[in-house]
Amino acid sequence: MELRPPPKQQHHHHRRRGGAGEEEEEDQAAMEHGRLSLRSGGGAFWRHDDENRRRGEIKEVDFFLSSRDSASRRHDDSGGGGRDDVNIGLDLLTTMNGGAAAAAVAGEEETAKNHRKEAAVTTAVDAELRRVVEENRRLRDMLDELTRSYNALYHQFLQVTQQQSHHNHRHPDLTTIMNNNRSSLTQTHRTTAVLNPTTTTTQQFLEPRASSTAAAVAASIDEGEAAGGGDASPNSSLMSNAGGGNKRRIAQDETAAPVPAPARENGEQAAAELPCRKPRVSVRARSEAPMISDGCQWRKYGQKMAKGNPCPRAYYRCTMANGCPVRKQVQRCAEDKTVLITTYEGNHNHHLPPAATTMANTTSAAAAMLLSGPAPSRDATPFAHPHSYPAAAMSFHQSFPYASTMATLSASAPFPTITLDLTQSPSGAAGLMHALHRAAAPPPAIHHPAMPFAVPPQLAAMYLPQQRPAAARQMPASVMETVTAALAADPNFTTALAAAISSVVAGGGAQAHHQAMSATTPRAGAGAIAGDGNGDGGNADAAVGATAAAEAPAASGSPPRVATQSCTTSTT
DNA sequence: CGTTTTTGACCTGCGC
DNA sequence: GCGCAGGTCAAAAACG
Ligand SMILES: [Zn+2]
Repeated sequence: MELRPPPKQQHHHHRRRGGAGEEEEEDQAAMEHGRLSLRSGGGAFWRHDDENRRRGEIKEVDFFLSSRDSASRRHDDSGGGGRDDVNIGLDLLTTMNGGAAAAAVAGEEETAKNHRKEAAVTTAVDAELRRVVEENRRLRDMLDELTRSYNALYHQFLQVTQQQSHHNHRHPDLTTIMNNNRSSLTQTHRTTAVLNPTTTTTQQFLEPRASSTAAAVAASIDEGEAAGGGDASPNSSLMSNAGGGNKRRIAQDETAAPVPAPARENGEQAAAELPCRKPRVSVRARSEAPMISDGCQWRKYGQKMAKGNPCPRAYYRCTMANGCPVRKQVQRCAEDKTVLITTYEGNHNHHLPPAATTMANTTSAAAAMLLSGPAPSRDATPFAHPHSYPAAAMSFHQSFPYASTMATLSASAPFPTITLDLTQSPSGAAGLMHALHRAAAPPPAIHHPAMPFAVPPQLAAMYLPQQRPAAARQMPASVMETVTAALAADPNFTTALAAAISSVVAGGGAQAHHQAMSATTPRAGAGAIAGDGNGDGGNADAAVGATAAAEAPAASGSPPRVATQSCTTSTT
């Protein structure tokens, strides 16, 4: 009974590791998973350039043309039949080398002069090029570095904020919280612990752990310490609580996820006692593609027909690392099939590309907001202003001041869920409406209420990685086009994000992506968010480790980026 | 041949 | 206890 969407396309899309496929695929892969090179806009280029440069000058050209006929290109390189500018350049260089002597010897002729001039020019150009490339590279590095620092700082900030909020609420809420499984204390400790080690991959920070018991708390702490040593902070995975058999799952986890034994045991117990729900972060984006490319590798492990939606929901799990607990669900919005809803759950236990990391951070912020929310209650609490948010929310806001975010706490969702809506129109009003809408909507889970069709120009463009690339691939009309396509295809939305952030920092205007955000928490009297430890670990993940990449804003620049606002991240 | 996808079976939680 | 719905597992099939 399940409908199944054209599988092949999907696959092509997101994975393709082996890679030796057809040209198209390769290209696509390259573009898409950025792991190869095109990582976010600019960076990618440069990087590419460098590489190219290393091999030979022509690469630039390659790069640009890469999407389409690599074959012909190769031909040129090797054959040397017709030469193009680049080749000429090479010749000149050659000339230069040998030419210098010749010129010296002959010491005459205009030709010689010309040669020299040319040589000189070439040299100059070459040098210039080199310099530029170098600079680009440096810039890129800086950007990376910046992004990292930013992430680290951001996390710290977030955590501090959270702690503060907890402190504030501690007396009054503690009991409640504890009861709810959300021990703020635990969280606090844990975060702290985790913080220290902060490495580049910070994603996991806020995983609230479900610990209703002291043991759980201890466990979490232990884990934090243990994790601290490592780089990637392997969190234990927490899988899901809900669905399928715990027993099975636990066993599996043990094998799959290398988790500190002690922590795990405790975690299991805790988990057993109370199944918690892990927070989730869902992203709504317009895309015809079956799945948005987010830079991670996913393996589909299930598909189901969701209840009030004609479209099937697909379940994926991260395969970038062996025991990575991150999962995601992909489903099309019932109201508007052009909208793809991707929901992430869990934290990656491995390093992510910078872009992904950034995204993870963003999501984390969202999750933090969600988690730190005041006793979630009732149905919908749209947060229109930062003031109404919990500390985390505040921080989120601060982080993305321009984002028109909003949070809604809803009782209907089974899991605490925060939604980043990239389909929203920039107008805050729309977002608000949306949020309210959402809140009102009774239905289950992650879903979306009726969505405003206001089209967000830029965003729309952003999230269509797959389709675009295909088109671009087939006919790369111009460099720009190709580039655009590449960008569009580039999954590393993160990079774009980073770029946006950095630009903001620098005072540049990034595009304005407005996103609407809404959060839903299970009312359950309390955010039950805490961790679940899934079978084993006990850690709850905050949802957010997930990475998703949307297309970068940069993308293409197609739309007029207005500047009104800057950065927002869309993230996935 | 190793991976990933497909898909029906299973499991768990929840409401009645 | 039953049926439903959301999730996951895992054997078989499809890919590359
Ligand atoms: Zn992962």
